[in-house]
Amino acid sequence: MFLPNTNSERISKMKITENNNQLIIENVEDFNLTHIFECGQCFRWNKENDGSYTGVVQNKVINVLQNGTDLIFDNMGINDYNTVIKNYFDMDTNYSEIKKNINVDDIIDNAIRFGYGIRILNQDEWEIMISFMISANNRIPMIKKVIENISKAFGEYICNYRGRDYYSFPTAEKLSESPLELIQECKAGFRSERIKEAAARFLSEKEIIYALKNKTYEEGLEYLKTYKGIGDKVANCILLFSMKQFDTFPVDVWVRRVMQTLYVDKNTNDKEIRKFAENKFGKLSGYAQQYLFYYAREQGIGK
DNA sequence: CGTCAGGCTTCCC
DNA sequence: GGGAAGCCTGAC
Repeated sequence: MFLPNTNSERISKMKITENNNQLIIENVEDFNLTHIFECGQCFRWNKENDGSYTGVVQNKVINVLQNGTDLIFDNMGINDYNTVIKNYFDMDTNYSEIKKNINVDDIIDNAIRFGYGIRILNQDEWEIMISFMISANNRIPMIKKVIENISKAFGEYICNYRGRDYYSFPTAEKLSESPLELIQECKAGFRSERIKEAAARFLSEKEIIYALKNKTYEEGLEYLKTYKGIGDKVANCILLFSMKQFDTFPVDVWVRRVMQTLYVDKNTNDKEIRKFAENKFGKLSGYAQQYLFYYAREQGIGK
């Protein structure tokens, strides 16, 4: 893991208060909820009518509204900042430094300006493993639907918020014990057997998985790909989104399109694209991937 | 060893 | 009937 130094002077501009059962964070920089939730890293956040987002993190339902550079978390206090928010939203990382580090040409500069508020969330390894296995040959609305289905079927009921019931992401125990048919009923399709198998393996190998944070990304890649249902792309996503391996560059269809349009010729394959990008953007190329993915999707580049 | 075509659940166009 | 945030298998 490599990260630029945290700029404590900048962090100190942030002001955290609690009022009327709401957690309020003022003067947050390099932060935009839409950029964060639409850049392809998470599946459990949905937009409310008032522009706020509601999602499930661990066993909590979180609702957050952005007003300029201020964030308002509903039903939360300062204690929740230290136990959940700070880590999940990566609040102690200085994204200005990251942007400087990867900003090597005009193309990535444009992508960074476009998705200026992107942050890489710190998500749970197990949830990310299964979520990205489900993403294989699937569309985003369907991925979200399947994850919702398995959470409702095998997760714990948390609460009702604004008229909707919320459930935690199911444990590996639950999924490994479940009859295959019940997973299939969640519309996981041909991924159902892989999910059940991965759950069983996770139970016996979770210490190995939790240790991948502290190994090289090549080691993590090699290990994760021994799971049925985890190939190059999914493994890279797991490493980037839950294991702080920022020197990865997951290549999906959108990233392939934007790279083949703006950087390399059309017959460059995914592995070559990944190597090219890792070489170009360096140890923080995972962040570059996020800006480029969001840029490509929102602008429809290469489509 | 490496590369590549075809099939795969389900849903939406 | 084609294709989607890909992966697996078998054929060369």
